Amino acid sequence: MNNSLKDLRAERGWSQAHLAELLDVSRQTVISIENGKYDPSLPLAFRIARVFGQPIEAIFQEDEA
Amino acid sequence: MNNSLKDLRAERGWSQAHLAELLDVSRQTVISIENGKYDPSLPLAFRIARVFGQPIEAIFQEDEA
DNA sequence: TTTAAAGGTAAAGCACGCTTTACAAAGGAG
DNA sequence: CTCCTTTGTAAAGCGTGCTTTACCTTTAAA
Repeated sequence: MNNSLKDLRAERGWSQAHLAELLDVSRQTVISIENGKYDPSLPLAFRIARVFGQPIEAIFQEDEA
Repeated sequence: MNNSLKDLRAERGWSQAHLAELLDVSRQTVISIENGKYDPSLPLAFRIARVFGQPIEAIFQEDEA
């Protein structure tokens, strides 16, 4: 799974720490998701979508075959 | 997280075993998600959405406050 | 030059997502 | 009644999602 978290966050001028607060997760979690270490849980994906005002499918993309 | 998996599956007349095959997961996984034992991973949520031809947000709903 | 903010890595620990195997109960078909 | 399908539970095992703490590097401001 790819995601555009880093871009969306940059567009808004938010730090990783600030985004982590908005999402109610640790800064480590934001770093790990942005850098593709793992995918968020579904509930967290919903919070991310809400924070950025976009559908989940607009932020996360399945790896192409 | 609530989901309408059971209804969507019933509408199509599929067994849990058949849906599990379509999603490439075990039958146990389908049962557990339908019965709310846990939420699917994000990649699996994408496959579920694709199988039913609906956006993730149409199938899964965050618990209301 | 010192300080602070921002991004990153590492490692240990816990809970959850998913697997496999096995067993059980209910309903319909023969 | 017997057989098969469907749904469900239980339990053990593995990898991942997320946490906390600690430390490092780069950049910019005082």
